[in-house]
Amino acid sequence: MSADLPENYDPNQFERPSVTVDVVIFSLVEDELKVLLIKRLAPPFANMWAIPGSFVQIDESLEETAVRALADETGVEDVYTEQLYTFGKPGRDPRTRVITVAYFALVPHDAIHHKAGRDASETGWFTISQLPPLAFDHAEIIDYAHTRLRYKLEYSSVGFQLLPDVFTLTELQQAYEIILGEQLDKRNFRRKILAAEILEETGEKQKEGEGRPAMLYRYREDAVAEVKTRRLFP
Amino acid sequence: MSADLPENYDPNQFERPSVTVDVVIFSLVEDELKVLLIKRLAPPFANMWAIPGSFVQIDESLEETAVRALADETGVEDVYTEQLYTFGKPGRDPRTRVITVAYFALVPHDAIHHKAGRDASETGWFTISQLPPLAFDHAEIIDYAHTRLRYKLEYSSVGFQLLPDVFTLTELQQAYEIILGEQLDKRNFRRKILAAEILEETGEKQKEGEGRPAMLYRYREDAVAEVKTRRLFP
DNA sequence: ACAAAAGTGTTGAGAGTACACCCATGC
DNA sequence: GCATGGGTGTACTCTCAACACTTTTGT
Repeated sequence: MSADLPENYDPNQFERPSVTVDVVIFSLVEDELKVLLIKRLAPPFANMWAIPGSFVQIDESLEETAVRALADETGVEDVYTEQLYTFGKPGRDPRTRVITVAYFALVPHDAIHHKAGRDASETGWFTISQLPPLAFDHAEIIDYAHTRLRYKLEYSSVGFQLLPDVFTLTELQQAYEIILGEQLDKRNFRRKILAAEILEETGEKQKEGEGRPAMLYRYREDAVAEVKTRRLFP
Repeated sequence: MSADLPENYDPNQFERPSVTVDVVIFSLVEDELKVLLIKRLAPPFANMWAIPGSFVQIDESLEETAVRALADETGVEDVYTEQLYTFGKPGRDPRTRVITVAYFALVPHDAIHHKAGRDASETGWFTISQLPPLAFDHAEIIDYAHTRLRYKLEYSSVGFQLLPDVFTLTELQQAYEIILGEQLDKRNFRRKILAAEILEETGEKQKEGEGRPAMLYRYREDAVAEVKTRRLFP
């Protein structure tokens, strides 16, 4: 970073790009993995869908920009956000040079309350496998985010960020099945997740629903679950 | 990215940050993992060491900037580069708001030929565990890059990017031991790496050195070695 | 023939995977 | 008492990890 600013640096010597932070917001809605999109009103790409974002203010960190964009769209704070990748090909925005630092966020669906009428733009949740045509290179960004999410899910415990505070093991298993796109064995799933010691019992049981009420669990705040990776080399 | 450009967007409406790409250049030198640093001449941080970098030109992609910075310092093209993370806290450069997209590069030591006198700055290779005081937040960037390198080494085959075209299995094992900082079992190492089918024999044998000459291997260009990760959940 | 580095197999332990039945509750 | 979802154990397979001697070459 700026390691290399020339000796007599003149800020106007270089034409500066615009910098935005855009956030791919994931949530589990109606048993599907969905992303939040907003409808663009003005050209370019008018009436197309795009991921929410914002310009980086001059005195604001990237993380702060991401949190602000997220709160604007979902009304949620304190959710899991992670920097994803920075996209900067010239021409990705036809108006001017724009460099976008992409983040992704995992939001439990029950926490979301869209702020009504904060601006005119329409928002919607879209299933990851059935996205509408997207503005700019946003399809690429979402694809990248989805790959990263599946990947992280396998070796870390970010999946809990998509669930409410308390949940049953079956709900947890279903969340994993939705995101990974494969069925998991109930007994193996339970054995392994309990062995990881990242959950604690609430002592409560599920109140509603048919059949035997399920035990409710909570994610342990002090849990540090990173799997020892199987290495390519011994 | 720029999903959210306001309807009547005026490029001058927002104060734009400067954007640089800085590159953490790793190589194996004298049986140690080292990074290439350049000595700053002008303030701020005059006479301190920093990682090389450059401003992003207005019509140049981030990747192109990284490759250019790398070629300037090492004379090398066609090496492994990967985007690492984007650092953007206000105040990290005392002069102006600078956002830095950090890359890391893996360069085989035998490929490097520093361009003499391209500018006045002095360069040097530093062992990762014995770095001098660094300008800006470059210590943090290098630390981040080192973590990522160790991590990638365990589940992918990027390690080969630090070796010459042909190498012996013992040299390869030593490279891994240096970077991972632990001793590996020779028999297990060989069995597993050969089973991965990412190497091919050259048919040649090592010419110099004491003892029995070792078989020379080459990394298979068509090899795609990503390890199936051990998952947190079944 | 000896010094130096290359190369080669086996075994025991632990983790992963596949698989089917009993239990608690509401209606 | 039956329908519904919750909860539990075992056997087989495969991967991992630990470990020591023989082979090839140069001097």
